[in-house]
Amino acid sequence: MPELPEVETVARDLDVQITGATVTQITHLDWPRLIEGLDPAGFELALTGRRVERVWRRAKWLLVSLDNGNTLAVHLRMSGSLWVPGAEEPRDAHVRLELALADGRTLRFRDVRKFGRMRLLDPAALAALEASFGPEPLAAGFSTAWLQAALKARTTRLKPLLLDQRFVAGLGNIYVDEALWRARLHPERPATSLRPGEATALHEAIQAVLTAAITRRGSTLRDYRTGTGAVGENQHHFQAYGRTDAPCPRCATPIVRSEVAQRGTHHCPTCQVLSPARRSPRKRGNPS
DNA sequence: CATTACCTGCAA
DNA sequence: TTGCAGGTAATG
Repeated sequence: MPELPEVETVARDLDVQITGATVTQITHLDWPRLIEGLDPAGFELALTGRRVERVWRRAKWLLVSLDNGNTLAVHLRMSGSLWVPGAEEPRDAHVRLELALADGRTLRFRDVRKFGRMRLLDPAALAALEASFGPEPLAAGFSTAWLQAALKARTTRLKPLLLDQRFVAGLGNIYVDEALWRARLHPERPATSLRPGEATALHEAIQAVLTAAITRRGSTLRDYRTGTGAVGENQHHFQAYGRTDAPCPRCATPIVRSEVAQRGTHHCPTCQVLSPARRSPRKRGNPS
């Protein structure tokens, strides 16, 4: 579930809340397989006494920098959430892990589907993880010129390409559909077929869609919560994603749901055409 | 590129 | 009961 805007929201919240806090122990663990690379005892030993220096994000990874140079890396996958619960917020059946902090608070990881993962990274492993992703779409490296050139080099269709974290980091099913709708591009358009103006529109759309979603603290479909345990608000602003048969906000044509690259995909069949009308060779006069 | 697997819950 | 869900890794 969580895509870039959701993970970014959690990272910002947790950075404020737990920077400076010290981990004292694991107080709850009911799904040990969420810990990669260490057994639970080793994981607890590695965390105990560590002070949090900051919380940040790369792609869809939530990264907790520790005072010994290592990093606790958390991936929320489909249904994970990580937050600091209120004092008497009860622990429900889907809480998989809880870390106690020295000040009496806890950091709680809840994950209905058990796809989420955590691992401890030393600096080399962190560098390798960071290097495995494409550019951050809200950072300077993601320029219009870069996107234009990168699209030319790929033969894939837009939807699977934008979902590929090695191409651009952080987009997922929701925001790819939203960005393609905004840019008026069909999800199955071959990346190589984009004209310069279309690449520019896609660049603008990706940044606009992600920025707005962060401002609204992410999209809560079901499980996602911010780092303070609140729901996001962006789900009330979808233009295409999840709006099957609802009118396109631009042209009122019903939004179509299809399957592209094994993912549910939503687009407007009027605004987002697969074969855009090429500029007609003649200046005036439409055939009809 | 497609399929399957990993899991659970919910709506049709 | 079946199909579908924000993600990704492994396997033909």
